[in-house]
Amino acid sequence: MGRPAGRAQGCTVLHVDMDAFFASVEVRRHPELAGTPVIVGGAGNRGVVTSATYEARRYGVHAAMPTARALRLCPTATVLPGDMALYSEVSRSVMALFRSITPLVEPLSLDEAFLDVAGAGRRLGDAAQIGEYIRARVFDEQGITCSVGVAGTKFVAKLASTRAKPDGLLVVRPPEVMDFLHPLPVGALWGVGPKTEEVLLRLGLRTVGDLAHVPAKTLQRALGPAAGGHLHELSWGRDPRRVVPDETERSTGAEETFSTDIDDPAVIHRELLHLSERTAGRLRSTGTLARTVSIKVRFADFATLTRSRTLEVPTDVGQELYDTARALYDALGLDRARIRLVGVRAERLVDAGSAPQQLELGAREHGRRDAELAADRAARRFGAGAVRPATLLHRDGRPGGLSSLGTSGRVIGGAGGDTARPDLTRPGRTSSRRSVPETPAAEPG
DNA sequence: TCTGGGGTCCTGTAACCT
DNA sequence: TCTGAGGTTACAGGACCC
Repeated sequence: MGRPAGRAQGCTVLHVDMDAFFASVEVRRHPELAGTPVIVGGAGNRGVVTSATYEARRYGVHAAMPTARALRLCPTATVLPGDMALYSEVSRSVMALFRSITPLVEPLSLDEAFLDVAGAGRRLGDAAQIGEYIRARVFDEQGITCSVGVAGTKFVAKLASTRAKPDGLLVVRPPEVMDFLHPLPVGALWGVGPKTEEVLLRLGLRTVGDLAHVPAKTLQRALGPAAGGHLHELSWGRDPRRVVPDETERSTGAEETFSTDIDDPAVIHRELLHLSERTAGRLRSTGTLARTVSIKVRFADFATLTRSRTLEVPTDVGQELYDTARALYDALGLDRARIRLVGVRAERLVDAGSAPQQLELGAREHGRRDAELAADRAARRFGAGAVRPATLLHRDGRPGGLSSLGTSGRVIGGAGGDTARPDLTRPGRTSSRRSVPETPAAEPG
């Protein structure tokens, strides 16, 4: 993709996005797959594509597509289950490289970040030169390519990196913003998904330019005051958001899609316990407590509901999360409904050091928390799942009893059961989106 | 074609408080 | 004491992003 024409005047924001990140890391690990279609994602009957090499994308494969369909489109593809530990390690190295250039680094996910390089110019040149420097260093050190967008605002930089893909760099200087922006389809704007796009198309608005020439009030009536106003500002290239290096997490959680729909309450309860333990482990590893517990239930027909409850005293104890999650679930009064997915989330997180402590009433739970901390230590030493509640064991002592996505087909290193899933505490998204999923997140870049 | 898992943010509604 | 207005908070759901 194009080199910057001239200096990147008026541009201090970089958006760096790894190209097909997870798939690229896998190709680096399996050099024999270079130049072939590779898919990273769940291989079970309900698995979806997380990342695909550009060779696979040529067949129409893209992130979030069911793996089974991807294999119909591209039968020669190699499917890999994903290795979050490895991707996290590569991500940490890349983010460390960014931070050696500027302290103003705002990671959005494992594979992309905004950088404000206003203060790095004297050392490393203008923003475009810094972008090329980053691309060269990432390739030299990690053996993977990335694309860089350079602009005066975050959202234009992000659109520019998308346009630069793969393995490119694009500068959009302030005087060029309107020419760059207005021909784009409305769906290109950050925050316009399928639903919003449908509304805009109904209004006859196809391009960002169309949107810009509609009164803000009209958009606000159609989309709500916040979204309408925001999109109108973006359509004129106005985006006051700064690059913010770090922000605390707002929630964390875990969810599980069963390989087949479940109508047995005992299985659901066991899964809720498992998810509560996982979530609590993450809270403890980040030194946070949850004020609110929420559950998610998705039925066989994909209808989804959530329920939440605020606790009197914030907690990071798995048993307490479970007690609340189970109470919320039981209150639904479901009579053998067919359930596809359950999830547990910890919300309204507070710092463990500054949270109010439960005194006398908490004495018993202290014992519980101590036990879970001991389990954390055992997990660090002997691996995830080394210690777990007895209800989560098979009769023969194997971990399990939980339905998870299976694997099938052309799979290298297929991860099947529960123990194969890494329980990682990963560097998360900071700013508006932070923590990173255990299962690879869709990664269309 | 049949939809994962991790998140954030916004909106509408209801309950509660002053 | 009752009533209503207005603000705040909790909750549920939906849209969106990676």
